[in-house]
Amino acid sequence: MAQAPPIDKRRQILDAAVRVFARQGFHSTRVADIADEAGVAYGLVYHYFKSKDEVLNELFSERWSLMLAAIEETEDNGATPRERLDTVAAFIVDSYRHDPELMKVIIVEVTRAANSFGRTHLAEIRNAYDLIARIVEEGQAQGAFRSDVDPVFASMYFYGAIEQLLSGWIFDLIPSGEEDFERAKALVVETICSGLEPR
Amino acid sequence: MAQAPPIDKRRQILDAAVRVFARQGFHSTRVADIADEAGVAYGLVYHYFKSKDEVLNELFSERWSLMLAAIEETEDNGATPRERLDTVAAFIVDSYRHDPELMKVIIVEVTRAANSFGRTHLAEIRNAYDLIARIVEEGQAQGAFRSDVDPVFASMYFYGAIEQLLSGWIFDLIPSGEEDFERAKALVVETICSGLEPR
DNA sequence: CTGCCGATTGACTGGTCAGTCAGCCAGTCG
DNA sequence: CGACTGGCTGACTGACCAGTCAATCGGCAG
Repeated sequence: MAQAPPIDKRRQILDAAVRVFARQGFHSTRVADIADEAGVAYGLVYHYFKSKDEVLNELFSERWSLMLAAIEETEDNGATPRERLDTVAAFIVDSYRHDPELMKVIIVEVTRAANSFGRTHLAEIRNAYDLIARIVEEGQAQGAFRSDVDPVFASMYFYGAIEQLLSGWIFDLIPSGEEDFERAKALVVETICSGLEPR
Repeated sequence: MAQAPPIDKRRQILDAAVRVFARQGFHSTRVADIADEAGVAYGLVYHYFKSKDEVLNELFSERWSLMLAAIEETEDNGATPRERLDTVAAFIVDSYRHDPELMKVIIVEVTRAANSFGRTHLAEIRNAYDLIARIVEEGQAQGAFRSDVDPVFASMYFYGAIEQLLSGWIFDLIPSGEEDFERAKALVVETICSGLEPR
């Protein structure tokens, strides 16, 4: 029957997992739910993944490494620290806009679930904070940012502030229209940078 | 044997639960672990609580209501908006300093676990954001804060920034000495308020 | 056509717990 | 002293599910 493109079942399972995890949360998702959602047999999940955990790990790492790459890339173009923070904020917000379910899963089940999966990925997560801290440091070296703020602290609350906004969207605490995304992006960066700039 | 003060077993169970939840996380804590830690029989947990969930709910609500009260209290004394935000930040940071394990449990298992317990307590959590938003509004009305920032957005990232700092302490991403707590408190408020003040 | 192999299937199992419950014991009252 | 009460005990059960595995399928090479 020439079902020409042999659909990538592995991908199909990952995509289904995002939807189910986003809907029910990781813990109350049965492997059977993933298989059903993917329209695939139960056992096939274990053909492609060692365990239910590995499915989530894969989802997280796939996306997180993209973010790390995006932050690192800002080092090369001669952007100012503030522009670079802008890029970082934009990347995160756009990630959400582009695939809210995936970001919900990553934030709710990994990034903010430091006791379970967060533990496993602490190194990767920390990596992001460090990259952001380096941007702040650069700003301080250039005199664009006040230097009495510990760069790691600053990176923590810069990232924390953005993630909290995503949480707000995820759980409908704040409005999430196109304009809201844009306004939020600009606002966080502006507020925090204003706070970081010398008086 | 006059074991005079009939030790409050209920309290004993709650306190034990905090320790165990903090150590292992809610999901990998068995009710038996709580009972053991409390030095109490398994069944007694069910004598005082309807379910394992209810233990966590109780812990959260006990503490969260204190925080809500603390925020509300700042309305009465004639403090400036900035001083009030200072008080809020201080309350949260001091809560952590005073009982890190309890705050870890609350943040990790409830506040940031929006898919499971966070869901249940969304209203209470939202309550806190609203109270903070009201402080920002007041600041805007007085002209102390720029008014082109949505107060709810501002409250989200104010709270998010602080919570991220706590997470940093909880998971040893940033140093946590006495001075660090004090510096952090001052810094977040200052940074964010600077960002909120008119240029 | 046959044999081979990886993809795919889904029934089944082993282990894990949350929550139940039948009863014990210490104190108290009549 | 005997009956009663309620905090307290912990063995037991029913449900649930992650992960296993033996069997089937489908395409392709010989």
